[in-house]
Amino acid sequence: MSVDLELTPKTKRPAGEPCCAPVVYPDVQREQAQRMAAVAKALGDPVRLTLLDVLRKHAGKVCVCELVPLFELSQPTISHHLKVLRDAGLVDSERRGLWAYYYALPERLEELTAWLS
Amino acid sequence: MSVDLELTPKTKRPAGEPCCAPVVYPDVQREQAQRMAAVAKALGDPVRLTLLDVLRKHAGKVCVCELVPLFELSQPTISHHLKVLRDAGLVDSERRGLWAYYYALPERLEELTAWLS
DNA sequence: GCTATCTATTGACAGCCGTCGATTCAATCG
DNA sequence: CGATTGAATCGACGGCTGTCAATAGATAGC
Repeated sequence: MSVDLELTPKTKRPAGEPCCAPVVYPDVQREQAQRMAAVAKALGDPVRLTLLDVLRKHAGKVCVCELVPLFELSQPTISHHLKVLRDAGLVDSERRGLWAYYYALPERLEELTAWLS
Repeated sequence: MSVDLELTPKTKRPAGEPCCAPVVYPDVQREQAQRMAAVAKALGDPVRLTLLDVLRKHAGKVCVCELVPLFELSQPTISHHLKVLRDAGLVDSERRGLWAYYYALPERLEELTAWLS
């Protein structure tokens, strides 16, 4: 992910001439940016980030009934955030009887993590 | 950042009893989650992520007039995204005459990067 | 079957977000 | 000064987001 940018010295240009040659960001990079931004967006709420933190740290499957009391939020709101995380591919869930157990899917974080590092 | 969660086997509880002891997420971790979520939120748009990518890769200060043509978006929109990145502490800018030069501030990514790794 | 329990879904609502056109502000050139 | 240019701000608009109360589905126990 890199772009050629000419750092030409800037002088006021004589009316009409474009500022600089249009630099194109290739499609591949655009798609990668979209994927990573989607992951970042899912992490862009403290509740979801904390939920994922708990699931990652726990290294097992955690019942929703243990996640809800971590926050002073209604159960539907937690359910909504878990759905956002699942839609982003960051977690998945499994039903056992009445209970739903969530667990982290670490792979989906890799691309963003690599880009950040 | 870690939480004690009892993974007690779930049985339907006999009416009235709470599901599980309320687990508290300490304030320190809450603030950390807020900081990291704010950074993630700023990265949660493909345009902003690409802008930061260009600034990070370029390792110098880049004129706004070179950033605008990277996207098929209006100049005010790019200016808005740059402001979001600056408000999040991810970039800063410097004016030289008519031009504004932006550059990345890598430090602000560190906490989130460490948490992801 | 009936009731209680856990989770997901729905509907509603306020507030935020991404985008643009128009405008403003600052600085440079003539 | 007056005209031009680069960038930021403003105002507006549709769409998305986070939240809750209410409800619905599914399952377990009686």
